[in-house]
Amino acid sequence: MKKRLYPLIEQSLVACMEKGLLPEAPLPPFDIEPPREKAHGDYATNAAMVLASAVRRKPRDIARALVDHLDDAGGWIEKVEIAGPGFINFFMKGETWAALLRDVDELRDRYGFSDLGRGRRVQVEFVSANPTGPLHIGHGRGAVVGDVIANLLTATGHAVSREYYINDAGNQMNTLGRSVLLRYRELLGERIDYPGECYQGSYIADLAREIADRHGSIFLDRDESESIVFFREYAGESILQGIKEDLRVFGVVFDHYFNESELYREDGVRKLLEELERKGFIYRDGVTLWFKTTDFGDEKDRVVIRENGEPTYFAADIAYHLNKYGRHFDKVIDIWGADHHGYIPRMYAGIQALGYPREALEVVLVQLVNLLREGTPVAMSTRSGEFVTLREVVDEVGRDGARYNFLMRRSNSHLDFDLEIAKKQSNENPVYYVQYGHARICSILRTALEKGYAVPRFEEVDLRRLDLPEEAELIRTIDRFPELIEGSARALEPHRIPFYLNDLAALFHSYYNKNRVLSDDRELSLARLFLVHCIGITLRNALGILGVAAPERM
RNA sequence: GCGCCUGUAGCUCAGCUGGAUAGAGCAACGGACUUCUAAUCCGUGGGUCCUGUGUUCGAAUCACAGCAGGCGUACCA
Repeated sequence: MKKRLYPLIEQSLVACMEKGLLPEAPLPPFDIEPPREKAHGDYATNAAMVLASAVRRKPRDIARALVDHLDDAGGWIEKVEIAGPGFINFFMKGETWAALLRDVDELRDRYGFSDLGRGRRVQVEFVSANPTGPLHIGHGRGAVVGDVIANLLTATGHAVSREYYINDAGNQMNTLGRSVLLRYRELLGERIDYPGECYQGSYIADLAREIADRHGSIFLDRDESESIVFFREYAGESILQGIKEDLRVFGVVFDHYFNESELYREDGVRKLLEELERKGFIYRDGVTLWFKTTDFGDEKDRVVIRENGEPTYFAADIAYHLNKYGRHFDKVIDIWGADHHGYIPRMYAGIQALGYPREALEVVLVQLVNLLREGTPVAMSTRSGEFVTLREVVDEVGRDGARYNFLMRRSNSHLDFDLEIAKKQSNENPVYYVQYGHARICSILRTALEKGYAVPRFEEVDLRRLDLPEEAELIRTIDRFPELIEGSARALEPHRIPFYLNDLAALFHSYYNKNRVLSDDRELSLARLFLVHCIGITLRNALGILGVAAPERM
């Protein structure tokens, strides 16, 4: 509806200027929003107020002129008012609202989707946890935020690729190999003083047992550095499989897994450094190579080749991003834990030094999850082996509940996840409220069929029968859905959808309790059935983007 | 010290890129199932939007300063 009103105001302004009522001036951006107060109409615009300073007139005078020259050719508007400091309030005719439902029914599964992205290639990289242990609950939040951002971009017409980056070339994997090897030797009778810097979780011993079962004691008398390679590979591969399985259960599937070692195999890091040097962003200090990230606003320069001749993680990460752009992504989105935020300026320096615009990269920070058990914090770290796994949480509270819980808060704010409460409240989890609404609608549609009412075609509905205020409110809310998806995708803010869903479900539940859809009045029944059918489509599409089920029965 | 994030109802959080009298869920209390699903609905209370100054027609929203909490400040990843 907003999209219909914008041109009306623009045309009116042109008319005013032509008549000389207002001086020529470009129209600044203005809003058309549903006001909080119903008495202020269905929509209100601040157009006159934002114009005031440009044309040097009083806002109310401008509003008067704009209203006088409004050409409502479509006959949508009941009346227009000027209010307060210069708001223009629109009151729409009842049928105008109902007519909006045509789109919903026609587009069905595609309602709310758009071609905003026009095939632009976007990569979303997320989770990217090293396979040194199972995913914990903190990874879960990043996983679901990344997944839904990818869904949002897909829904708005982008070509999206989901990627998981594995730092398989660093020390962590060696530590993993060593950890399993030590547990293996311990298992086979050696007396081991297990070091604190090794991974402590019980899964390490499980892997050691597997290897012992399969290969016996053959590694006991081999050279340790050789054995570690095998243990590292074995454990890494096995843990990665577990991670993939956990993600699958959580509803997250990646298009591509990228190994850091691939960069070295293709000499990517060396080539990158050469290019940076050629462009003059590198200086030497003995063996050490520094990258002048301060040229791009970083607070200090960063080392890319260490004193020992090894490239830093940062060097590999720039090479990785160069590799991404080499794969022709127009835009790359990284989902990072908020503890990496200090890393952002240097990453931007990296891509800008390579000639890519700042907008080619967007970093979404996901605040870490504070895990609580009955109100008291649970310390978590992969190394100490003390953590609650994502899998445990998903098994406990269910995939839909877990996903919805993570999505309900802005990713930039801290999230307290209390296990006991999550379990206890699993039955009054907000996700059920929305799902129940959908199931109820399906139930109405089933009953309708039994009574001989099929969902009518748009042309068969007498829209004037949808004359209740709560029906207008429902339609207004349904109509808002496409804008919601666009805004949510643009801002990369999945949390807006659960809030919207809650609003829509609440309106529906209330409507349901107050009014009967199916009655002896055939015309009325068909009109309401059509409305309910449209609510169902909207709920289903929104839940679909969240990766949450829309059950037909509960 | 410096940088980033956060500060809104008792609790958990929204507030759509500056709009009119600041919202939701939970928790508390009182009501509604002979009906298309009561996992629902209806009603009642609750606020120094951390503080201060500024920007303008207008500030929870923007700028600056301060206070409080979290995180970061590696030739770790």
